[in-house]
Amino acid sequence: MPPQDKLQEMTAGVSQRSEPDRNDDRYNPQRVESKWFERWQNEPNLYAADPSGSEKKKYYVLEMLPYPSGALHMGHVRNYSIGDALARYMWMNGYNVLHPMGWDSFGLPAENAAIQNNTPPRQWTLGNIAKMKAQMNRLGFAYDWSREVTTCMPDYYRWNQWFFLKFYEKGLAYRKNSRVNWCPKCCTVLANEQVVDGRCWRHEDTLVEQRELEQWFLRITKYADELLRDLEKLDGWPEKVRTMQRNWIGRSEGTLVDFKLDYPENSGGFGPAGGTISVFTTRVDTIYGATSIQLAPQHPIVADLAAANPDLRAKVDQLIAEQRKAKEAGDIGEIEKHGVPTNRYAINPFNKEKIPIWVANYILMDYGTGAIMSVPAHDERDYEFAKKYKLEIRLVVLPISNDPEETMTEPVLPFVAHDGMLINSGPYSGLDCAEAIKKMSKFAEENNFGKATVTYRLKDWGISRQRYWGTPIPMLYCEKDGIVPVPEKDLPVILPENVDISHAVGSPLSSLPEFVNATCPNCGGPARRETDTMDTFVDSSWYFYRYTDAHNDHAPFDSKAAQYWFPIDQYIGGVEHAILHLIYSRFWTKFMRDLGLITNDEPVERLFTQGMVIKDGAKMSKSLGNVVSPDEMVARYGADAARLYSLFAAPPDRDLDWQDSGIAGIQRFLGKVYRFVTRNASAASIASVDTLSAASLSPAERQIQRKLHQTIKRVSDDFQGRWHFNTCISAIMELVNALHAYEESTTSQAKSTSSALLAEVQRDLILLLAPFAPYLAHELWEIIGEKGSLLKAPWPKYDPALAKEEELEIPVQVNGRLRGRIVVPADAAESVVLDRALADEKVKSAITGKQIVKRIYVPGKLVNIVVPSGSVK
RNA sequence: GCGAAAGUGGCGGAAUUGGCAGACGCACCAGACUUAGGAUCUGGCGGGUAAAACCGUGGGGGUUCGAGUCCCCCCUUUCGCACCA
Repeated sequence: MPPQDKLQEMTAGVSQRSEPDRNDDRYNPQRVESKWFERWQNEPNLYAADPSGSEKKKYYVLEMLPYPSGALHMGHVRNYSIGDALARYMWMNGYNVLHPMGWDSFGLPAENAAIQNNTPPRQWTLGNIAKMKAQMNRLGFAYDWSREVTTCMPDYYRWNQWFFLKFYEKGLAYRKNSRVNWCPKCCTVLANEQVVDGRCWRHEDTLVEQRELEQWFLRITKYADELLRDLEKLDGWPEKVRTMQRNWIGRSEGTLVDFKLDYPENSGGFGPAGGTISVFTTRVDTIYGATSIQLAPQHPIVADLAAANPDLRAKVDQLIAEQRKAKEAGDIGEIEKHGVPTNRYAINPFNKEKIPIWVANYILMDYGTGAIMSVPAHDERDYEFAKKYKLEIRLVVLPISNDPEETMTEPVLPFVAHDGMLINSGPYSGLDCAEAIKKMSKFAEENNFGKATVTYRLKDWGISRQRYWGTPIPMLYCEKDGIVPVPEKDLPVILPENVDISHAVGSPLSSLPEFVNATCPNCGGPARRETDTMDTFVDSSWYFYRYTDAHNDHAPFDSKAAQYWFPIDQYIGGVEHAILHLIYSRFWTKFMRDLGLITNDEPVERLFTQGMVIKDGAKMSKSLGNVVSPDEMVARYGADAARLYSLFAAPPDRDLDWQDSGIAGIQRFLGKVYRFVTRNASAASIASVDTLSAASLSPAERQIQRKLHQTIKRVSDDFQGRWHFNTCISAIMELVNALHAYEESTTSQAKSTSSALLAEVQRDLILLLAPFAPYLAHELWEIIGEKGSLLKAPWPKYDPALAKEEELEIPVQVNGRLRGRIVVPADAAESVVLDRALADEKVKSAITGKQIVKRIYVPGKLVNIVVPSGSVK
């Protein structure tokens, strides 16, 4: 520290309160961090990636972009600390790193804030972005801001509109009147993915209602099969996320079978004349055991029947209410099955049998066809239902077992196994289930009453939102020409400003005549503009492509740039986006590939889902009052300490229990490093590192060198493999502790090799610390007199020869119990080690007078002497 | 109900392949330097004992020379799915 600064700090200390002069080597994070902060601020392109096409190997590391709420929380800090450490590590390993950041800046909170504070959403949002960007910079995150993406800006959302037109062109965007999820708090529609246990994803206390609305949909179901199939390729993704997506897509192979309606005399008819009920089943092999048809209460045929029958209407309404209750109940479990007979019948096309049609509360209209054939003997739900209403239960499959006793005996009902043999099934009796399914599906298809088919749980993505702060959907409604897309050349459809959203009923944009009234590009006549905006998940479905070419104003991005950078090598974010964001992103990628924009099938090579930050056993939240503010942590302990602690306190994939005392410990550690390096800086800077050879070192020095190389290995291995940064950091702490002990024990003699060694160790220590604590690392880099930039300085090399122990301490067990320790050369022969072990006093006394049954030596690990048991006691 | 992950000192966590349980850090205790300590340094720190022995990784069994780690049964927590035909 220059003397002037020293003096300043001394006087400052005295005049304030009690900052004593002999603590002037204390690490002052505020001073050091603000110094580097200033420098970095003056170098806006410090972290800019090399242009795409660079010779260097590329590495694209990405953290999920935040919603600009106005302040970072600890979850962000943790997320970005992981990504930043990785980006810096890859830089130091010579990669061309792309590490961008942006803002998912459309969405409801801006509208609520606008109403509350009387601030326009745009102003509120941009103000928040500025605040959060400053926070990120203060934390020292190395982002390439030249590629910043802000989704609420026209230069971004015009490409949302462009993509929408492409979807429309390809027949993958369509409009339909449908029953939609409506959140009364958001006052807008929710996608299926945004409904959790019958409640709004952002309002856990609010039940979602059903409404009939005209909506725009994107045909994600066209890619259902590929989205499912390609999950197999994503072996860099957590299995948990893949399972969740697999469940969400919900592929199910089965058969559609049409049952003819049986018209009773004088019934007045029901359903379409000559009509049928189509059912979906995965077990067509059990169709001879079908003893009723069960319809969803919302089924059109039920509506028909109920229209003429008020009594039935009331009962069906009751079933609908029960069904809704079950959905809302979430984890409370299944409700009791209820049903109502319609007193109508349908004909089983296989055996021509007449079976009753019921309406049941356990049949869902939005899965399959909303109708099933009920086979009580071979389905648990059907069994329960049939028992309750005394419907016939007919066994048509018998178990086949290796045990002859069991084979062909009557099974316990319901018998749902797939590996049985058919009975009571006409010409199909005697077949096994799998074969029967094939033959029966074929028969149905040949006779025009059914076919093999695949059903998905995944539904098309409803993207219309009746909100203001979003991307306008670029569509027009002309009286003459109907639905007309806005021509590409007219994009973007600009979201108007100065819109009074506080009293809006329905879509706020619909109250703006100057927005609504437009001209039809086809006929030149008057047209009405679409006033709904897009779901904000559209924005985040492709934003990471925009980073590759963020300022392109004639395409969403340049294909070559995307081809260079994609797929994303490492994506890091919360598991809460496992379905919504990550499935939409995969869908968008596949669509862009089919457009010819990109060549990759999947956007993300490796996905990492970090754990939550919790405090006092609960997720941080304002209502619980356990929120830790990053600003406060930075002010008290510094950015390095906050970052380091968020990596140290737990492995990154697990939840992190925040403890203020823990971060204080990290600050102590950083101070220790700082003091060590400042004390030894001058000695280190004069020594030549090249003169160092293991042979010239004293045992104590060799030990330090060994520890250094072991630490380099541990930290490097973790970056390459399992990402347990908590153990990386503890390894660095061990190294520092060892250095400290070494320093204490070293006398002033042999200074020259000592300082040469110190030069090497300090340099490498600083490099090891650089990805985690960039401020301190840069400061120390300067202090030891290094001239070049630390940012991309080469990562230290691990030398196995230098890391190798020369002597080992081997624990000696007798019958698996630790009795002594011996020190042997690392390459000692087994016989030598065993002799030494048997000569150990404690071992001797444990085995005196006993016969040695067995001697075990695990090289380098331990010795175990086995003597007859019992005699040891 | 089904599936997955987890359960280790007072606390966060370590033990990467079946081989010294508790690394590293926090908290705590004692000491040193101090007018002072929320600075720094040294030592201690699972239970138990004077010291040993011994006990100890959710519980119970098993395999093994040896088990936190493998196998079987059970308990608890978290997450995901849940009338999906």
